[in-house]
Amino acid sequence: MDKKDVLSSLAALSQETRLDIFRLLVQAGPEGRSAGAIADALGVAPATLSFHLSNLTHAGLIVQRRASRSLIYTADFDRMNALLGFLAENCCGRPTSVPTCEPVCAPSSAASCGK
Amino acid sequence: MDKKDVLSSLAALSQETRLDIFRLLVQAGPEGRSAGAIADALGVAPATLSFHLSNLTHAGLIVQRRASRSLIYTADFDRMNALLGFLAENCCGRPTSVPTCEPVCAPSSAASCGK
DNA sequence: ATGATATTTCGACATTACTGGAAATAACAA
DNA sequence: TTGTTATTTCCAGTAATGTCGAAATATCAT
Repeated sequence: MDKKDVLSSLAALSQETRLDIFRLLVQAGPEGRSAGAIADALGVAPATLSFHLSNLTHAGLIVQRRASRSLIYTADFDRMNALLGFLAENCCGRPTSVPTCEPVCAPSSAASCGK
Repeated sequence: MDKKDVLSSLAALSQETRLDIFRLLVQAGPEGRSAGAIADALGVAPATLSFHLSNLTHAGLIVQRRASRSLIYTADFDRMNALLGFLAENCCGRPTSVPTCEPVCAPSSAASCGK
């Protein structure tokens, strides 16, 4: 993950509506949510939502798949892990990688490692 | 750390010059760097640098102290840890806090915990 | 084909952010 | 004091971002 990716990911998450969208999709897990469901949940105009979904997609933080008429969006946990990794390593004075118990981000039941 | 703080921290770090400044200050550790030193290191016009330093300060990510004629800026590691904590908990599907070995962010020699 | 539903793209506007020169402020030295 | 250095504030211009109505696209059902 290079600096450009980091910047676009941070920019994506630094906008309130997009942060809300992303958190909603994290909660939703691998199942995801349709654009319409997101719009309903957050009370955003369709065109505005689409603008933000596009931004998050280009930032690599979410992924789109089609299910009949609906477009379903899901959070990309790998990407979020990569972002957290970058921040921990490059913005925290850690010489190498952080001794976490494997990925910080996971859809739901992340085994609580070691201790 | 509430959502507003998170948003302003993310916004601060999502700008290239500011990310560079912050990384420089993380490297510099508790000693910090003067505004002039930062300007020299990054090749930014004084007024522009001041604008970004102000932004980072308001976001709570850096802290200012005066040393004679110079203003010395240092990274606020606690704040960065809080940000990472929020992202891990709220944007990663973790139910509670992440089982890291205590703070992710530390100035320099962070003991490599447990294993 | 026609119509209904789901979502995006287009276009225009309003707002906010970034940049840097010039003037102002702060601290020190002679 | 007067001058010098370090930094900020002010200002104006330019660029980027966010918003949303209206039109376009895609999918499915009849």
